[in-house]
Amino acid sequence: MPDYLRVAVNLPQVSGVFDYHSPPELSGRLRPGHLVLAPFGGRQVQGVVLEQVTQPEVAETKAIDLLLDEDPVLTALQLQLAQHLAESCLAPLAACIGLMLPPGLGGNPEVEFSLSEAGRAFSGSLPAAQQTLLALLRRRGALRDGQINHALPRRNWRAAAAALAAKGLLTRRGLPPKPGVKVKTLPTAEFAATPEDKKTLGRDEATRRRRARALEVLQSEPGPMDSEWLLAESGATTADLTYMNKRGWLRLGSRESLRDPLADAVPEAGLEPKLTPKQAAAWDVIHKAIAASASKQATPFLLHGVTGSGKTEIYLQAVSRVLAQGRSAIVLVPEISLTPQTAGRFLARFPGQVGLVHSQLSEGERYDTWRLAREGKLRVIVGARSALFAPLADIGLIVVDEEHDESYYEAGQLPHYHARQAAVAYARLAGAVCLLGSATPDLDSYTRTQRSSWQLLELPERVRAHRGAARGPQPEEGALALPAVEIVDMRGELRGGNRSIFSRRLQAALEETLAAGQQAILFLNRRGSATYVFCRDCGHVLRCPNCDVPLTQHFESTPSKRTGKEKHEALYQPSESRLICHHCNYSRQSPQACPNCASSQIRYYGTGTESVEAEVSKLLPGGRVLRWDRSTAARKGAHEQILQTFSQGSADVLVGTQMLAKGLDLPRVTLVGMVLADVGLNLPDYRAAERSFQLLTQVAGRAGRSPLGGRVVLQTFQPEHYAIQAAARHDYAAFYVQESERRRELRYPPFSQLLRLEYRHAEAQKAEDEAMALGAVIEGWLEKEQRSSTQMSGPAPCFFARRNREYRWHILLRGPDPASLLRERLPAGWRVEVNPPNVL
DNA sequence: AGCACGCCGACT
DNA sequence: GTCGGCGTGCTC
Repeated sequence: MPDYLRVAVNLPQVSGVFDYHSPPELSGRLRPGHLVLAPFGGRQVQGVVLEQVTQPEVAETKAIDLLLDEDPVLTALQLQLAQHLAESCLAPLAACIGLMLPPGLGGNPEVEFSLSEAGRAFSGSLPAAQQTLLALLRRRGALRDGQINHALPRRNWRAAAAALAAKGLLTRRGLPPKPGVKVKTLPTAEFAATPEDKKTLGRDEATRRRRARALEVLQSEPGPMDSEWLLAESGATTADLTYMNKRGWLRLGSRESLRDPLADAVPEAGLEPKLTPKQAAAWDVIHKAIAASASKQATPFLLHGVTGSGKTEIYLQAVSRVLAQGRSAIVLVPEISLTPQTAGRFLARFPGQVGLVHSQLSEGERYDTWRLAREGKLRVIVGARSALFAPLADIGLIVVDEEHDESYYEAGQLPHYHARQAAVAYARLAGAVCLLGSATPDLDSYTRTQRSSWQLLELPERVRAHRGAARGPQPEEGALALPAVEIVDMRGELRGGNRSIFSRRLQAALEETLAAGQQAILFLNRRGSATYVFCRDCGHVLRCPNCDVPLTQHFESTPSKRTGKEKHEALYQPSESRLICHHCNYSRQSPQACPNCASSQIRYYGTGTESVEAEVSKLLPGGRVLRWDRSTAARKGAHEQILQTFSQGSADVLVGTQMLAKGLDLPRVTLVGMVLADVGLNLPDYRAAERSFQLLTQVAGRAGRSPLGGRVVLQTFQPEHYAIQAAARHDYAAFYVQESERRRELRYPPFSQLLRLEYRHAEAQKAEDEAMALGAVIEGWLEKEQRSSTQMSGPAPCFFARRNREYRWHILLRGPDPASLLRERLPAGWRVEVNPPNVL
């Protein structure tokens, strides 16, 4: 009696699981987590064994072809996590398993095509495409699909291959994946002997000097060193090394490439910095939870600490404690903050035990990390989102730093999961302590500390970190104060006759800062500018009467001859445009006058953002201005270069966008100017206020990271807005109270579940038709199942209505459990997101 | 994802 | 009349 196995086929788009039986040679050997090759449809694919089943779901099962790796590629806990993700994200299980497979194992197996006997002998006539393929295979023999792609570029040869196969002229064979990605090695050199006679080192003086120098460098090393290093240090050439190797003065070798440059560094034993009293209080709770975690499941901790309050030190000590228990740890950080400094702190504290996972790793390096983690040789994984899926055994701690960061959400490919939520779920499955940290926690996380069992730990004070980093006299010792924030009401500037994008206050502050030899940052929020309509006299923003999101300006397009200038203010009066709601598709004409104060100064606002740099230069003729945005930072490595230039003091003013909010540590910055704080506030999104608050608070935190102190000037047309007020006072609690009240009223997360359905199509009409059709279907379901507490908004065009040449429409569902409405009947071709962090 | 089966326009 | 376009549907 064969054993039956349930297999998740490793094709991300295939939902569902399939039952196979094991072939005699594998009988009894297949376990959950094993990676296998199995027949599927007409071909062979990889799959992961989920479980053994006694009764297959279908009468006829096929046999598994091959076991690809004796060791399971997924731990039992990973399988559980994948299952959890699939259910909670409404995503195919295979896609969730795919997250955890290393590259090189995740790909499709290659297929080899060859002509059959009949194919080689065939002499009749065929369609052109089949003829071409037949001729190719005759000429070159059996070919892999990659080779055929290369020989017949941009040709639809697969259909022809299928036709030939159907006629019996061609045979196909799946090739097992390559036996693992090769482990990368680096050449090394080691000192062996001193030449008896210096003369034998080389013919001419220069060569002798080079070679002697290389030996000198090697001799001072205790063991082998990387050849690359040696060459750089000594000025020798590879030819020199080969020569000296032959003479027996040094030994060439190689070592496994490890990504940890500090693997052999001496640990800073006993040098764990002393904690401040506030840190110690938080640490007391955390280390007790870690100590007890073997027997008692801890609830997640939310470490709410202002920028610079020393959260990283607590993470480090927690990791250290968990390692001492013999368990392992995962530390998630936003991709952008995985800088050498952050990584370095972990690498230095736990040398040889840390694996880094980030987007710049090559496939081979990624595979190395995965392999070492599975073998238990790495005990700490530090990395972005996907680091959560490293195959560590016995996980005792999962840290999510900057847990509010939106890069934790995967919006691109399936599954659309949130790494923070996945981390919480994984920690629960693993019996691990989950530690989330942020200066501006996600409203959802904070709410859980208030209304459910999560524990809030506060670090309200900054740790002084930059003594001596700044020039000039330094204030007294003590905790660093957060910078003072001045709100400038731009309505008043306009009335006062100042039409510049800089208020008089900001102009003066810039001049003072530069005069004092200090640095300034100017922050501008580009996302969604020039789309909302507001009154320049009273600041009133037009909102949807149904959804309370800002209405967005759309011009009645008369596409003829106005190309390039369609959106230019001068060509259009407000009356020519309509305002629409991107949640429910409500639309109205643009008003001539402000409904609040009857002013006629109501229109959209578009700061020519590139002009900020020019404006600064005009204002401060001697100032050196550096721009940091997508266009100047497009090149690889440009981020670091720009930052380095700036932090070295080679520029006075840094002008930049969102990127500035991410954990930068620029001690000499004493002024932060926010050109227009309300832009992000008026995006048609339920989390617009929250995101703005986080952004403004984080950017303000860039100022005053040294004893020189700092000030923040925040320009806005809506100075009363609670998000702006709270950000200006660094007052998270006040923001939380107001924002959660609003979310509750409007029934947005965390007070309901939000489900978003998005449809894309190259033709505008098709996209709209499909959206309308599904809208009607869902309406029917809601009515039939009497889901009166589930509410549908839309269909409506998305805020970014056209992306990648495709038109986008969406439908929003809010309710206690909208996912259950869709679970067994996901609409084909639609992208489904459960509680996405934005609905733009 | 592939690859089938299945119905409508331009060609030997 | 066929070849072949890509619209749904299945793969244990």
